[in-house]
Amino acid sequence: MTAPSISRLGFALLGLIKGEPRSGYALRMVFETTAISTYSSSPGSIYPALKVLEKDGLVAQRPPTGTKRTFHLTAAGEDTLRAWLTAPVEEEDIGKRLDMALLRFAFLEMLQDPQATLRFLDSFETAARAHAASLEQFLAGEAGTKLSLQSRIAVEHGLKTTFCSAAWAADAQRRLREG
Amino acid sequence: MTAPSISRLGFALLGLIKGEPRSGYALRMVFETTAISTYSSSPGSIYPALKVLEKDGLVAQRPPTGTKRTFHLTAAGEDTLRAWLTAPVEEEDIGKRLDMALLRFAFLEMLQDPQATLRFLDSFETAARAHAASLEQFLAGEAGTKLSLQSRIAVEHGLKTTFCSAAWAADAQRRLREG
DNA sequence: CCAACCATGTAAGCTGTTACATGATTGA
DNA sequence: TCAATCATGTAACAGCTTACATGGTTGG
Repeated sequence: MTAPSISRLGFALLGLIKGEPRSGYALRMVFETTAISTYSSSPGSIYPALKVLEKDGLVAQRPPTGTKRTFHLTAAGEDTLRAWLTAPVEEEDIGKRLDMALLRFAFLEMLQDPQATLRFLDSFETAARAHAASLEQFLAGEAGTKLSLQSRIAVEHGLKTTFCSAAWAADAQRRLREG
Repeated sequence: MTAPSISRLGFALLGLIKGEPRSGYALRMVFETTAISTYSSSPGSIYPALKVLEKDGLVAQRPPTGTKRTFHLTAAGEDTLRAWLTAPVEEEDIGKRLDMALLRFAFLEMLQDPQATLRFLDSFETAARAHAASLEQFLAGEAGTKLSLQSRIAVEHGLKTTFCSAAWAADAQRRLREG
């Protein structure tokens, strides 16, 4: 029995349901009223994704009252979520899945484990600096020196925002440590 | 006859082909050796996308030599690309399609119209500042004040990097104006 | 009673990925 | 000649979106 692969939206739902048991409709409302994720709040997104999580045994319904179906995490769901949240941040997370990394940071608070959050931020900062170094190396390398001026400036945008992300992680560590 | 809708990858290919006529293989190598876009360099991505562009009359093949099929832009392709490149940057481009906005900036150089690039950067900076204002408003608003500490810090990451993007645009304008 | 909202779902389609498959060209 | 590289393609599927469809509940 291999671990089920979970989509980005699936992880987002898992985290929100861990926060408090919710119905599909309640989850839709979250996506409609918060700016954090870019997912559609349409029923065609959430309900099928919930069905998959249920099929994989990560969430389950409490005996429904009326037409509302409220989901909560199963033990397997808790484990899966914790494993996702506590995995170290890799360089690829910075370049390609930054939104997911930030979602993980927000959800980490629910684990009630300040050390886990600090470990996350530390690996986030390291990964960000590594990514920045990769971009600098690219700019200095063979492919990089052949870039047109504006392509180079575009890559520099990535470099600057990545440094900004690293600084954010450093600052967040400081703030959370100081309470 | 409505304008054909073009995928993100389609626009990327259009820009690269405008730079110089290329084969599918040559386009794949670009995605493999440059860090700018996150697209897969696998044939399953590029060849179908090229076929769509050809079907829509935006690219065409030069009489092939051997097995190599080299594509160039048609007049319609040039028009479509120019329209995409010169459209003003909207707030949504900053929050949801930043990668595409930066690709547009890199490709804009090919239009040989410095004013178009400066207009782009100006609208980019305006859009970024508007997006930052939206995030600040969200944090100050009803939904924002109910956020947990770490959710708030996560949104602040978006705020900081958005300011960083705006500063990049301002700096790029200055650099390009000064030559 | 009816409008607004609560609540769930399906169907079709777009975009892209991974994996598989094939053959031509070329330099050592 | 044979390995590496050049070169193109298909099939299956994942993940999500938009649009459509349906019915329950509740407050004015």
